[in-house]
Amino acid sequence: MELEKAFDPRVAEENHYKRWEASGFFAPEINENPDAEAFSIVIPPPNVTGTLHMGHALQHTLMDTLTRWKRMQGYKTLFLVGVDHAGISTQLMVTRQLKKDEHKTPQDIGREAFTEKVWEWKNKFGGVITQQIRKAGLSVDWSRERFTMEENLSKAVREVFVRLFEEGSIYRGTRIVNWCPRDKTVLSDLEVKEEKAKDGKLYYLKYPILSEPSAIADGLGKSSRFRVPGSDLNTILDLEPGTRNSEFLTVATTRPETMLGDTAVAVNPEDERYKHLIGKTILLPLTNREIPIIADDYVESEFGTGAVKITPAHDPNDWEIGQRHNLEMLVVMNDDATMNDAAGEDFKGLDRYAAREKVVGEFEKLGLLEKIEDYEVTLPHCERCKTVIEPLLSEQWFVKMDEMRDVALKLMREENSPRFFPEVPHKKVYTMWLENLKDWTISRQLWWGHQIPAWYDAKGGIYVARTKQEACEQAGTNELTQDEDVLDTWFSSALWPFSTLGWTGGADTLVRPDAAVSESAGNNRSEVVRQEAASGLADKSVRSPTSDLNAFYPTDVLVTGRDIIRLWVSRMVMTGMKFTGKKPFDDVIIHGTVLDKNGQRMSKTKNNGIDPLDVFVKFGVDATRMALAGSATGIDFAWRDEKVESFRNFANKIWNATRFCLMNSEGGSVDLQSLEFSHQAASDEVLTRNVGTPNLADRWIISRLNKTVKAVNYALETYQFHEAVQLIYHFFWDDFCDWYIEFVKDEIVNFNDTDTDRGNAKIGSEPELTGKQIRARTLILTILEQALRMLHPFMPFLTEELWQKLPGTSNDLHNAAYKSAEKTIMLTDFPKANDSMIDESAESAMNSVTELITKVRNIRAEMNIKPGEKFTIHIAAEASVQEVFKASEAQILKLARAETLVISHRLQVPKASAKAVTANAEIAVPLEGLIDFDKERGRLTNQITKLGEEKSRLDGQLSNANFVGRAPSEKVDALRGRFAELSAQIKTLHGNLRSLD
RNA sequence: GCCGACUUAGCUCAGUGGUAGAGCACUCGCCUCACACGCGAUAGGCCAGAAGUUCAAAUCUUCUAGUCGGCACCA
Repeated sequence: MELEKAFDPRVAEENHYKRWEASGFFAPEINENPDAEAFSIVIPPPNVTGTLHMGHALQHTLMDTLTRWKRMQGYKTLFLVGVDHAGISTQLMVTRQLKKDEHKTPQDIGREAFTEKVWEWKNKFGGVITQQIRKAGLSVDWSRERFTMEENLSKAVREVFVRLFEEGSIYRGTRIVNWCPRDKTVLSDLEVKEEKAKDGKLYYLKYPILSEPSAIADGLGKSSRFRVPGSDLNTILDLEPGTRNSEFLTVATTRPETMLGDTAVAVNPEDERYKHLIGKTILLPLTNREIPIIADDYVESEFGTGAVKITPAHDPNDWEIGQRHNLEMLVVMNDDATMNDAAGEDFKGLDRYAAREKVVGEFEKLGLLEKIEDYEVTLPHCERCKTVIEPLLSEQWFVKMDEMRDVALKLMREENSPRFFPEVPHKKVYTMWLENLKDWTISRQLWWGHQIPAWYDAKGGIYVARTKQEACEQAGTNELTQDEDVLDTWFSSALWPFSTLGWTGGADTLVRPDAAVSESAGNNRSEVVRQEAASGLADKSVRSPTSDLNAFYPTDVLVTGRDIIRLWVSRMVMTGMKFTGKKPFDDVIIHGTVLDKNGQRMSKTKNNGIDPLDVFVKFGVDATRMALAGSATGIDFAWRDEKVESFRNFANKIWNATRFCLMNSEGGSVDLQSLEFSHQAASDEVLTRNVGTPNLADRWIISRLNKTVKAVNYALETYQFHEAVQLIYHFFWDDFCDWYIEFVKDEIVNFNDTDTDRGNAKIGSEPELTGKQIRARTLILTILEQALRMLHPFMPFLTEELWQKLPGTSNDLHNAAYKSAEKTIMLTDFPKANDSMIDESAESAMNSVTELITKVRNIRAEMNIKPGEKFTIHIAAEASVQEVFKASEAQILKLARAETLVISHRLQVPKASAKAVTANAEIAVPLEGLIDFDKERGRLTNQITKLGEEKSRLDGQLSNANFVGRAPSEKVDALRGRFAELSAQIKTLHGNLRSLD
């Protein structure tokens, strides 16, 4: 079999995905083992209208790697995929398109038509991201694909809403909310991003104080006080100049336009400057309203003037003060941030910024503008459209989070769950956020989303129900209108791990809602199984949504970015505990952010994003996945094309190593038995069913393989993907390709075959293969096959492409759970380490040999000996080491490009020789006529210096009585051993140096 | 302001108490019959700075500086 000379990723990428999917390899049902443990991951649902970016590619790679690894280990595996309806961004996108195509606004066409348009849009473009997920090779179960707006998930949303409402956790109330004047919707705190304003100013406004409070006796904050006749600004401004100063109270504000809605001025009760003013009245300029001066601890005397204008309808802190003092709440803005009628004739209709200028101008005209200072201020912005948020008094739906929050905190405190990887700093961020959690604003003034299941009758009565019919029954009338608003997208996302698995809160619910919290501790699978059996759902042939819930919930691990720990992770924990009684996942892997090559965040505005699809085309999916998994440590990292390139090269290396093995595979085939000679077998041929004794290299590579397998499994268990990648990379490239293949090459290649057209040799045209050759070919194919399996979770396409071509592969190699599936590497058994195959003596012997070869190559390179020039190598070593070199003579000669090997106890070579030392041998290469004595002196001196530095360091340590006395004795012994070795080597090198004179 | 992370070879990053590692780039030699997306051999680091703990510190503690995040923001 002949492979192309270079690996073309496109071929492999096109060859396998369809078959994998069509054969049901991705579905958990492929697992035939009724007792198989489950492993499940739910994808963080990407936005339905979105496209794949590097962050997705990274987290998808990690999830798929884990899934494929677990699947190969025989777990009944579900990787659940789906998309999110993404309320705001989708609505924005469709609105923009509507404007472009038809020059219409959503209001022009109405709610129903608009929603219809969004669905059309979703059906048209919603598949983009799922296509990209296929392209990336994710082994997700497409038969269970979910969408947050589909019927079952919507049902779950309504169920949760109704239950929370019924227990009083969801309420409708009037609060100061984050209002986006452009999207005209409320936003949760998490959808607001604080940014520094470019030219923030602090305006100092002078408010006149009425000497005679008119009409105010008590009852601060009653609306009757507005517009009191008889006191107007001009009267006050006309006062004697000398008395004027004491008649004003100056307040500082960054938003002067809100003064039109002021209903009080507050000072600190302890502030000596203002104590006497408390209870007096201010005549509010531009409005001629009278407002009280009140005392509140909230005011900090040191800041600004120590007096604060209070606008309860336009500032959250002012709102609270307003509540405490029973102040009037005067809304002076419309929902598009223009001023409304209440702002007065002169201002109504003005945009907030125009109103600001006008207010400041008017104050200046009146001589009431004390000063304007530059002031650094951070302003809230809409995360989506970047518009400055206006805090606005508004009636919305809220969820009380206290109870759910406490359950989540308890779970973290008592069980350290969910467990974050890395734990620092995410556990703390998660915990602190929960501790300071406020009520969640869940209504949104959008049309795209889950419409709030609340209905109103003509009198304003509220009926919350699962269906309109239910609501009508409650109300006793059919004349109900549903709440116009929809729910925050994250409300449905919060239910994702169980709503996607079939939870709708009906009688088939995992646990009764009332028992949910108290049963939180019992979170293990055996219990699930028991419940499943009890409820008659154990029959695997029945695939009902509920059996999915029983089989796969809780999920095992969540992989996500740190930006949605609070937005999403915490809410899944809270709703999961509340409605299923179980935590939704055990572990949470927080991956880093992919930055551009300059360490900057990728963003659309900076246009520095890197499209994963471009990288796929350029370097291949497998290489991209390796680069991503190889970088994932939870820390941000800068993107380097060079890194992917190096894994592209690695893919090609794998391709070519396989190509070599296939070119010489005649007579051999993958055979796991061939791995089973252990080091005992080396001295007992009867134990091996192979012809001949396993040689050093064979014992060595098997040992290396097992060590690698062990370390890779450990790395994946602890989610150290980069560690696993490094291990496999080095095993394959350094151990397998650079040493093992080179070592056994002569044995494997049938050199009698040189006349035939290589690779096209027909069966039977080769000379008879020896049993030794067949054994060697079988072993190298088997090692290769094991390496491909290890690589498969990371590089699915390449490994499948090659594995299918290996002789001897069949579904016999599958994990026991998949024996009847058609043959595929993705269902093979993931390698397990066998400690008895770890052979330290083979490894140390092999090290002696490779060190020897390297030293000789160094002599060749540094003495400028042409590659074609053969020479004799003299080696002096003790008897046991001599044996090792003798046994590997052929390989040493070949790899060091030498002609003869002279092995003895003492070097006997001419003066004109280049020399070197290894840990257990002396080397000399006679170079009569080729040696440059100065160069050789330099080489030897160099070696002496290097070893000497280490020796003196050790000397210092060993002569320190404290070290010798207190350090562990094995440590001291090891250092002494090394010291002796160095001393001997240096002595030898000095001798070599002298012999040159 | 508070909290946190990061600072290791030219670049991007591994490395949680015991002789500093990788990939890429660089230098030198090679088209050696799997692979030039390759092979071989070098070179290159007072592990940001300071102090401390320890027989021993890149690694633990504290402080400083720089970079980047998060949170909270007093009008």
